Amino acid sequence: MTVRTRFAPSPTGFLHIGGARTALFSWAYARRHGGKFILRIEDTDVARSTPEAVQAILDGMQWLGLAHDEGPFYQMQRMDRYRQVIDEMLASCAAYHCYMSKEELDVLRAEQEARKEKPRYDGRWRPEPGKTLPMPPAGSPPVVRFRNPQEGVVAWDDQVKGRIEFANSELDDFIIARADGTPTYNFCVVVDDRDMEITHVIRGDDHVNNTPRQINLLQALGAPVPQYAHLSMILGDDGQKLSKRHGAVSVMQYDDDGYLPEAVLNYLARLGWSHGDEEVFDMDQFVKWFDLDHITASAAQFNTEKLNWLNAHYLKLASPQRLAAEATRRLARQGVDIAGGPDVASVAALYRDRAGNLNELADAIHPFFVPPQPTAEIRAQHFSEAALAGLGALHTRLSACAWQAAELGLAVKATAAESGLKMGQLAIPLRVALLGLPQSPSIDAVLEVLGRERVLERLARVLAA
RNA sequence: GACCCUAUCGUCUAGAGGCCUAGGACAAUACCCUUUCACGGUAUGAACCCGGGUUCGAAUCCCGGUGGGGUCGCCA
Repeated sequence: MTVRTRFAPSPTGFLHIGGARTALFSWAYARRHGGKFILRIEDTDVARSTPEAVQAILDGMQWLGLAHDEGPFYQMQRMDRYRQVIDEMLASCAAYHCYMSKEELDVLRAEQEARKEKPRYDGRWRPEPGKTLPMPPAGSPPVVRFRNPQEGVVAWDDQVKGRIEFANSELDDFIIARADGTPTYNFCVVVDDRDMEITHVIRGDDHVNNTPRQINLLQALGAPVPQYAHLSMILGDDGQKLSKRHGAVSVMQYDDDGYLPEAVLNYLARLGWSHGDEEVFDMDQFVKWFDLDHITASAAQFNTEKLNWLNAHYLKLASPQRLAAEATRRLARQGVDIAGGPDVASVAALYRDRAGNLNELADAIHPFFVPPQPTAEIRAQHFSEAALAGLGALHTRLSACAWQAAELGLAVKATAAESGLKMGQLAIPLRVALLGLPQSPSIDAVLEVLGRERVLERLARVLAA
C-alpha cells in the first residue's frame, strides 16, 4: 500500500513553527516511503479563513522547500461531496437531525458544569427504538448529529504515544452539519481522509481528543482507519505555550531574521525526533532516516540559541554567490546600492564564517560599500599622531604594492616595523580608516577585497582630515 | 471538574532490564589558536520528579502521587 500523508492547515493565519514541523514530518514520512504528500486547506470556517492566509501558508511551505505531490485541495470546494455523505448517513440512520437550540444547549452545559460534569449533548433528539421524540419546532432548521456508539471503547495504537483508549461513554453525539447545512471539522476531515486515501495522519496532539470521534465516524462509513501519529507541542523559548499573542511567529519571519531554510529545517527535524547522536544533517539524509518510532512523546521547548548555531553552521557552507544575493537583497532594503563597489561575493566570503545570520552578514558587508565617516570620538580614540604617521607611510607603500593578500600583509607588517608600531597599533587604526570598525577579518584579505582605489581613497580621506 | 497525554543535564535529546561510573549537541566556564573580532580546537561543570512494587539486577516494566500539557464549540 502506498503511503499517503497530508498536511491540513486552516487558513486563519500564517504558517508557524509548529505547523511547519508537522508539515516537515508528514512530508518526510511520505518521501521516506516513496509515498505522496498531500496539501489540504481546511477553510470551512468562512468567517476566519482568508486568501491572504492561504498564500502565507503556501509561501511558508515554499520557502522551506516542502513540496506537495497533490493539492492543494480546498474543503470549501468539496461541499457537494460532504452533503452527499451527510444525506447517506441520514438515510442509513448513522446520523440524525437535532432541533435543540444554542440557548438550550447553553443551559444544559451550565447545569452540567454546575454539577462538575463534563459538558456534553444529552442525546435528547437521538432516535432509539421505542423512544418518542419531541415535535420538531417550526421554523428552526436542525443540525445533523452523528450517532456515536454508546458502549465499548475506541482505541488506536498511536505511532508516537502508544495505545490510547477512550470509552464511548465519554463521547457525545457531535454535530457534523450546522443548521445552515455546512459541514463541521471532524466530519470534513473524515470524508477527506477517506476520499484522499490517507494512510498516515501526522498532526499536532491537540487532535488526540478528536481521534476517537473520527475513528467512530470512519467506521460508521465503513472506511479504513489510518495510522495516527500525534506530535506533542512546541513550547516557546521561555517554556510557555506558543500562541498568537505570545511568541508564535510566521516561518517567513525567520527569513526576515536572516535564517537559512536548511537551518530551520535541520533544527525542526531535531526538535522532537532524533537519530542517535546525529545533530547536523540535510533533508536528503533526514528523509533516509526519518521514522515515527523516534519521535518524542513529550513537549519540546524551542531553543533559539541552538537554531542560531545551526544557522551559523549552514552559513559557512553556503556559496559566496548565494550569500552575496541574500546580502544584496537585504542591503537594498536599507537603501544601499552595491553598484560600483567591490565584488559582493568576495566580501561575503570574508564574513561567512563570522556571521550568525544573513542580516549580520549584510551589516558586516555594508561598510565595504559605504565609506566610513569616523566621529571625532573615534578619531581621537584610534588616530594618534603615531598611528596617522603609520597610515601615511602605508598609503605611500600601498600605492606601489602588488594587490594580492600575501603581498599586502607583508606591506602592512613592514610599515608597522618601520614606524615603530606593533602590528595591532597599525592594523586597528587601518581597520577604522577603511571600515569604521576596530575589528574585521584578516587585514590583508580586507585590503585585497576592498581594492587599491578604495583603500587609497579612504586612507587619504583620514589623513586629510 | 471530567477525560486524555506527558516526565533523563538550563535546553534539545541518546537510552527497548545488566553494555550507564547515564552518552551526544546547544548554552555556560577555562585554556589554546590569533594583528583585532569572530571562527576553530581542547577541557570542565551539569540530569534519570517522588514513593511503592516486579526482578539476582530498573533511567528502562507495573501501580500510586506530584508537576506540566491538551481537550471538553453549530472553531479548526
